[in-house]
Amino acid sequence: MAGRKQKNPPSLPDVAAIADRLHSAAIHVLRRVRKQDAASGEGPARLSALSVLVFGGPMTLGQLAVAEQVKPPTMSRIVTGLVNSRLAQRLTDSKDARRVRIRATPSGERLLHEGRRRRIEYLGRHLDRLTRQELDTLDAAIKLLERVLREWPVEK
Amino acid sequence: MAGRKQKNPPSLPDVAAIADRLHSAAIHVLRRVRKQDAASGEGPARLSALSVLVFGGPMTLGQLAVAEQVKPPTMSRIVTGLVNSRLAQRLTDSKDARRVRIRATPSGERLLHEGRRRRIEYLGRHLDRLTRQELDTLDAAIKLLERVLREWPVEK
DNA sequence: CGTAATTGTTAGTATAGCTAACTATATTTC
DNA sequence: GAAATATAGTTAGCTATACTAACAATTACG
Repeated sequence: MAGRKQKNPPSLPDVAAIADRLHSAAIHVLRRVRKQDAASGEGPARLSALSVLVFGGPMTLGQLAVAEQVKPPTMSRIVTGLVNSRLAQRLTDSKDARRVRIRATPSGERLLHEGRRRRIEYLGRHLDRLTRQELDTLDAAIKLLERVLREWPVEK
Repeated sequence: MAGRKQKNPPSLPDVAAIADRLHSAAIHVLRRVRKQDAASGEGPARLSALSVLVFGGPMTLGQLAVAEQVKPPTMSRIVTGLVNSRLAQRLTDSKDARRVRIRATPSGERLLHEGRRRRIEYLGRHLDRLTRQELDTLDAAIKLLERVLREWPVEK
């Protein structure tokens, strides 16, 4: 009985109300998951940057800053933290000595995958109260969000 | 064509994969919206606490800390910030002098509602690329998440 | 070649999280 | 009823994450 047909019915989802509730739901989902991530011993900004490195491959500090929607000085400090924890390395670019390429170390990849597994297990443990049909609805909604996000211009 | 019937089909949403994508979608939605909130001049922790005060009514500092899943010293500082900005007030409890009741000021309510309007408009502007049917699916999925969150024990 | 632009880092500030230690009040126990 | 204990907040001090401004180094360009 998810978003079936219904003539126009009790739901009547106007965009603003949905936007508001989506925002709230996103906040609360992340708040719950956050504590799981703390188990890794690294803060959220570092984990997020590390994730970009692991899934996107090595890249310059500037690219990493853009990916994380953060200013270069902020990313510089995040990277310093990762390097101090031996989770990433700074490499010089042979073509352009101004650039600093950042790469996740094997240890960084391991830590990220473990954290990801923990997080997914935790979140999944709560999602599996949902029926198969409900999961289908959730899956469809996430696909929609992914599409909206893809088309969403990243204004600076 | 959201989460209709389909025998078992291309989607095959296993819980772990959905959990992972939900997490990612939540992160990216909030990252986009974050900049809108910055326009208010107050940080996210203050806005969030203020929101609890406005929608939940006056409450003690401890209750507010629990609601925000934050330790009392942290909430104490957040409240100090709100008070300095004239967005909230500390009131003494007549029954128990240890307690400090916190209340949003009219100015605080105004600021919150304006920010909320901005955020909803912004997010809504991107959501309205979706068809009516897709909005129904999103609405249904958010309802599911709200239910899961309600039943989700708040482990400390 | 000398000036511009680009890329990162350093310095300084603010917010937001924590634990530990403290104050002030209530409650319980003897 | 006084002493011990428990509860509610605050203060102090640490860390992480964000920002802008100012700087250094390097590259690109006129």
